[in-house]
Amino acid sequence: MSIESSILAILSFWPSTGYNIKAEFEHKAAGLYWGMSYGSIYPKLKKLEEEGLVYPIEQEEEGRKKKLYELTPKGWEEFENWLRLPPAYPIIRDELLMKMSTWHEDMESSVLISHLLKRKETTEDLLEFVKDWPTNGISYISKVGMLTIRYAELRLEAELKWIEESINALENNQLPKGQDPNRNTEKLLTRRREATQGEKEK
Amino acid sequence: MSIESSILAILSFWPSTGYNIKAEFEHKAAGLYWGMSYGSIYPKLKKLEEEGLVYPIEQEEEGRKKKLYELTPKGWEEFENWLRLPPAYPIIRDELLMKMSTWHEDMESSVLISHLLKRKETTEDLLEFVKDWPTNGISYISKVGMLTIRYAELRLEAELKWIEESINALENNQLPKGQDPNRNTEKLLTRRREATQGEKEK
DNA sequence: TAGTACATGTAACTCGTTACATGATTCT
DNA sequence: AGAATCATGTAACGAGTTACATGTACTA
Repeated sequence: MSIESSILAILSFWPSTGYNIKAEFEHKAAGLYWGMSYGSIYPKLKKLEEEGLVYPIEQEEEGRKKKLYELTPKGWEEFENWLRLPPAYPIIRDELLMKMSTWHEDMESSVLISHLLKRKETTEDLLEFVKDWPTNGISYISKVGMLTIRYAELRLEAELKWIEESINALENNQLPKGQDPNRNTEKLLTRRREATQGEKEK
Repeated sequence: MSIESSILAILSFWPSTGYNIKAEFEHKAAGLYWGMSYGSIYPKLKKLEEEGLVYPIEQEEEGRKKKLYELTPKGWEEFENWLRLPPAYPIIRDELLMKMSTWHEDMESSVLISHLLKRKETTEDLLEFVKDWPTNGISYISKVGMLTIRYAELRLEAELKWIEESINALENNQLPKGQDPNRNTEKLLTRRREATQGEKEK
């Protein structure tokens, strides 16, 4: 129960349409929420309705046809039970870190630096957005919600600091010492060179 | 191509068995890599072998039957192409943040504090592990790889700082001001109370 | 000798995405 | 008039997990 909970959580703010829910997720993608496609939202709303957790609010010919969903009493209960459940430890999938941790010395570090610069840009944009958000005059953010924005700020600032540190180290060849008790760097480069060498001879 | 790349990346360190690859992922779960089950690893290794990216090293009756996989020249190429590809922006799924940002005033803050305390413990453990890792005398960490460990340290430290800040604010009722241009907090609590009230009368 | 760690593999299933199909309304 | 945005939905597909099935080797 993960997409379901997210939908209930969004609906706790105010009644919303499926389209609306997607937009909300896009908007708060600053690391707080996670994405969702119509392909999951609409079937899930149907399922939640069948289970009696949400219901569509009657639209009295308000122009455009749309279904505003609202939480039922059971829906509120389910939502709050979920709030009380201890959250799982976050799942982070960071391809940049994966690439960096397997980077080897026969790869040009300039490529890695360009990856870092690209990341820096996105992170800066996100940070700017996150800083403006609580004072943009339109978004609803609760007092406790403000704490999560503070988290995003701290994380993004730490990230920018690290990116600058890293680019610097790479550019000036001042990388920290690694740990290589079995001379693995050497072995790795040999394995690689033998493999690619053999290939070129063909 | 995500699990495939991860497997190739692991194999770039040294030839490994499927079992081994899983262990490696478990070990480096400090936010650098992501989990993987046998159910994906073995079929994927087979597929990579069919595609000529990896090959099993012949075992000359070394006791226990096992298949050590090594990268082929094509496998190295594929791995390095992947390294050069700009990484996607990280995906973060943090249930704690989701819960906090939808927390409302009729929920006991003590429950939220207990969530934060639980998170603090896990984060502290992880930080300790990450700090020891580069000097444990056994793990292989390249120079560039060290930068990723530095990242993990910075992130985890920022997180701990934030957790303490947040618990403090919650305990002493010193939460920051939110932003509520449409009196949504009020509306939310009314919607909720009406829903749950109606329920109790039945 | 019992339990744990090492080791490989498959089948069924769940979850979610992509791509498609459709149409109304609003803005330029 | 045409583009963008609002709006709902489905079918096929893909990625990865869970649970199961099986067996060896080391260690307390």
